Amino acid sequence: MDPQRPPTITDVAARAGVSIATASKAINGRAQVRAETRTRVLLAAEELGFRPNALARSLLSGQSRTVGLLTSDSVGRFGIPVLLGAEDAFGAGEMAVLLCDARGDSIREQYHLRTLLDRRVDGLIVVGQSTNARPSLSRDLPVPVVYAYAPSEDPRDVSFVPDDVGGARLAVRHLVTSGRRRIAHITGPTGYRAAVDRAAGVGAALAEAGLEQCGETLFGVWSQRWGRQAAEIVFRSSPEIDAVVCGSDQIAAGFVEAARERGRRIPDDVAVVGYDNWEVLATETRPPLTTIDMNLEFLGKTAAQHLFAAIDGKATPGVHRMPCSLVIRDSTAPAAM
Amino acid sequence: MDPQRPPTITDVAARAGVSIATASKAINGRAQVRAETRTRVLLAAEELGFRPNALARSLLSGQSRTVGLLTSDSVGRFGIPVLLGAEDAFGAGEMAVLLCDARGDSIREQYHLRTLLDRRVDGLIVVGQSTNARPSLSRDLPVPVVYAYAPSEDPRDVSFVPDDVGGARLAVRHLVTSGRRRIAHITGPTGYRAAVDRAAGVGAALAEAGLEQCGETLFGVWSQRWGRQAAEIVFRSSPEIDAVVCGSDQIAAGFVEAARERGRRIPDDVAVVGYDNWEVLATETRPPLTTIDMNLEFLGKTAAQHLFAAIDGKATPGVHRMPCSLVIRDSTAPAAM
DNA sequence: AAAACTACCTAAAAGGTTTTCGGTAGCGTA
DNA sequence: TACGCTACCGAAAACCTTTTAGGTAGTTTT
Repeated sequence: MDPQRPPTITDVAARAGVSIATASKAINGRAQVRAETRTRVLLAAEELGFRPNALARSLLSGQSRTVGLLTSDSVGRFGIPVLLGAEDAFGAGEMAVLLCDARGDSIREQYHLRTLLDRRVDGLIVVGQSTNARPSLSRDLPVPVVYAYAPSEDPRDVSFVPDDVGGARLAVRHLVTSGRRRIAHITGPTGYRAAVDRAAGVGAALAEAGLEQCGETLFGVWSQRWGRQAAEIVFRSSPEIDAVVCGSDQIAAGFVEAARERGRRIPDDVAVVGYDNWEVLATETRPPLTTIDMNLEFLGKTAAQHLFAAIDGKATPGVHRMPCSLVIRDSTAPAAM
Repeated sequence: MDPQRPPTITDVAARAGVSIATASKAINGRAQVRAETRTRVLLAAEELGFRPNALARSLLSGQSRTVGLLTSDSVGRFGIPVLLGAEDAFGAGEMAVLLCDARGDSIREQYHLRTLLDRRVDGLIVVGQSTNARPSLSRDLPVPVVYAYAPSEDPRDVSFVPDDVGGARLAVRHLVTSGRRRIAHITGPTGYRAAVDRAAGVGAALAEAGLEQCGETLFGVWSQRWGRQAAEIVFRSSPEIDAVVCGSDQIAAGFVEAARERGRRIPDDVAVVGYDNWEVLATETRPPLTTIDMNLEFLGKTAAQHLFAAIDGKATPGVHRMPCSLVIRDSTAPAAM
């Protein structure tokens, strides 16, 4: 018995003086083993520090207890929490996570997909980096696939995305409840589904409240700089505004900064709601930002749990929109009545 | 032949009318196969969409072509780039990465370590979330381990950390070269090795330049708020300063903001250097921050490549300090002469 | 014509585990 | 005593691949 080589069940069986089959049954809690024999085997296993070879086990069972986590785009700010949530859910279920980053290259994605299948993963979770729909991984894969954050273009696939329409609605309702009436909206590029959805949510919630939006939605980029520029535009064209919904915390941070410099008090004169709950920005602006949290970690966790279900044959196709939540900070204290 | 079940080499051999052994050799480019036979096998494999089962292969070879990536602390801002760099290096080498997040719990870390070993990973990379040394994973593991970002307490282990002393030195040298002479230093908590190292680097570089540090190093926390507070302290106690090295971009952002509000022009009156090159902060402050980049992605990649070497038996124990680099932006334009 | 070679191919073992099925021993019953 | 029953244990197959050692046919050498 080479001390280097990890002990196998054969070693355990030999030490306990039983056959391999009996050792296996004893270790795995199967019946048909006398109590005395079982303890003898367990003792031998303990002494040898035996741990079953997961490879051999997987080969036999056909189940690798592993899932592939394929990040289609270089995993960025939004991908991380999703990934963590998924890892969390899998870790609890004794699954391991095989991580692959395709870096936005679909060739590389196909390559990784192959190697993951070669390793006989039990399922796949694909996390994108924007909420724009992405091409479906070729259908008729031998394992279930769940898309997180970026949905699949194919509605027969299973996707989990944040409910950005609902999130923006939350922001507007909060402002309306706080007594705001003249609300503007500044957001990112029209090329982003997130920007479009949030704008739609703002519009819908305003309509529900019987209010007109203050000016057209200002589409720009996802930067603090744009937030500042947009603030200038808004204050010039709609000086009467008393609140603004921003499509991201970065934009909100820029807006707040510009507003301060123009002497507009926040929240007294203008209330501001951000989006993303990106702590470093949202808590460090002055005042700290009320914002929308997409609960990405929960989204990832849910997607992972759904993948479990799918592996067990219980899939629910379609795009599942996960609720966002409102995080209230100082930037939206109620308007003085 | 069940159409569901993926084809095995047996299926390929049968279709090509050869033995399993021959099929294997043909597919793997071994000699001892007639050209005509080889193409026949390859064709059969192609038609069947055969892909070798990585599990069976690993079981036989004892090499799983997989490494475990163990994030001791919930993988945060600094862990991510390291992780990406590592994933990049491994992906290129046809290795797969098994991701485990211990969430700062050493019990969970041990648990994950076990399951990774059960899966017969070829090596382990442990990435921490601060540069403070962490306990070594019990020695005499059957596979090599490399620590990234957070070094192991045991000097016989292999660790890769950013050279924070050198990084801070870079910052000071740049300021001195730009004509600054009265330099202060603001940083994070003394409990962080990073803060202490950077302070040491600042001190050393000042000494080398024959300068006195302007006031004692101000240790605080890693926040923007502290940057603002520290600015007040510095301007009160050392109003003559013409430059400040900040221990993080967050602190620098706070400092810049407070300085602006006090009417101190940056860089004209005071030059500011941050640390981390955290893009969202460094490029969005006004002016954008000169800062130190720890090249974490490169660090991760290097650690991974070293792990390769270690797997091949070529390890170089000790703590490897990876050089940082200076990223020059507007916050340190040369002082007017 | 027999021996030695070469080129190509295959049977079988190995890797570690789980499961199925058959076997043995002891006991109670007729 | 002979039979059936229960409780326990073990041999062998299965998972899929690679490698080793050996075998066959055809060709060259002596």
